[in-house]
Amino acid sequence: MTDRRPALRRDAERNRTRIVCAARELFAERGLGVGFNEVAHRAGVGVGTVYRRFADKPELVRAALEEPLDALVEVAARADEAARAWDGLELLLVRITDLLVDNLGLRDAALGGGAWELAAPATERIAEVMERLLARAHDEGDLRAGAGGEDVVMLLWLVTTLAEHAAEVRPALHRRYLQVLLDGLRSGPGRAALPEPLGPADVDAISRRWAAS
Amino acid sequence: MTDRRPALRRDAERNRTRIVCAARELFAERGLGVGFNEVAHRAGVGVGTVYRRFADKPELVRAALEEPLDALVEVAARADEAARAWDGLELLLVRITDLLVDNLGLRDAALGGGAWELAAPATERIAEVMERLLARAHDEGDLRAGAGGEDVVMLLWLVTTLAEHAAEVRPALHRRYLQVLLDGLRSGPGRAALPEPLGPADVDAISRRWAAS
DNA sequence: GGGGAAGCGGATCGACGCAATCCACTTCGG
DNA sequence: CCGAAGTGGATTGCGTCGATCCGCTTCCCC
Repeated sequence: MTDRRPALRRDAERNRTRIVCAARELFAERGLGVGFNEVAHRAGVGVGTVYRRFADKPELVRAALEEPLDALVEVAARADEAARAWDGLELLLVRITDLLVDNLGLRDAALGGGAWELAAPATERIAEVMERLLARAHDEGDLRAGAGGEDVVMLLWLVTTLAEHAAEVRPALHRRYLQVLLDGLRSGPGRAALPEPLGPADVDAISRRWAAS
Repeated sequence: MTDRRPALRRDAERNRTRIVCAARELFAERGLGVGFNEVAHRAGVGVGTVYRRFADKPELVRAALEEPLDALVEVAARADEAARAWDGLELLLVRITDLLVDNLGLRDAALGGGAWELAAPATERIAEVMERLLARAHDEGDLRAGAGGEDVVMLLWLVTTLAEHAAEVRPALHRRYLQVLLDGLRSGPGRAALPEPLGPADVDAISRRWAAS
């Protein structure tokens, strides 16, 4: 949390804080594609100042996403409480999508595959919880056969991408299609097996391409 | 079909054909964002030649998309045959998504809102058929309450965007999630009403933004 | 309160990609 | 064979983005 940084002059410290705040806002609004120039402008600071404090983008991203990443794993930690796994899964996914939609930078980091490895520990812990829930939901007969953790990642990409484009028109629209997708993943009468199963490597490749767009 | 163009010299006509073919391929692969430079290169022709034959992008797009647009409305025309509206709807959407996924330029034109008005007649005719099917499916109790034509557009955006990023990894993956979404839009026990209903104006605004990305 | 270190801003550079133009040259076809 | 039609692609102009550099300001300790 309190990383060991060399002590800064009072004004420099203040500017650093401003930069991190600006980056947090911009990353949240528009994803990790935002450039240093824009961050500097929003922080009311020259570009040089940003470059002096943060050598690379990963460094700035790390500073901006520390808290949101913690919030993400915390949400996952409280997902085991539901009596029925499916209910826990739904709640967890609603919360995760809300977090990712409110912070597109967090989305890029969490779903972006190896591109932003700083999120790896967080996503691994979440994947763990998720797999446990999925297995339980499957045992309890609620999860459609053939559906798995890979589908959750694709679902998150789909819903957050929609939210990205609908944000200024219908900020909460993503919930509508999250609902549709969840209902489609639930087991039910006359549900054919899903075609074209996915493996983890596929998901990784697709995520990488998606994040790069 | 056979538009009235001034007669061209034999070699010029051949080059025009090459350009249209190249544009068709490139638009299909990567959407309408492809530039004149690249079209010229793939056609084995100088940029100047492209600019001489096609004053603007819309003109080139029109030449490249005439056939695919016809195919699209033809598919819709044969969708009323199914005894049960829902079956016709599923089949129609499978066919439409296949067409749009195989031709991302067609997707951009068909879903892109006012940006590429050349597609308007086609999309209107399809929307007509679609609304009729949706109304019938609703009467027959298959369509989830609160779902409508606006959701179809969003569904197409979602599925084609996924296909765009998964194309090189799993070319047929879009069918998996089309299936999930369709199953989620079907009526069933315990299906809550969908939140955040959409209007046509919302869909238009979202489509415009999506197409611009 | 003075001086030197630390910090600052933003003009500026280079790379890149895309739209669009222009003209010396080639090719066609009557 | 010759003039009209057609051609290629270098080039210009524009906008974006990452990154650097240096003359000036501000801080803070002695």
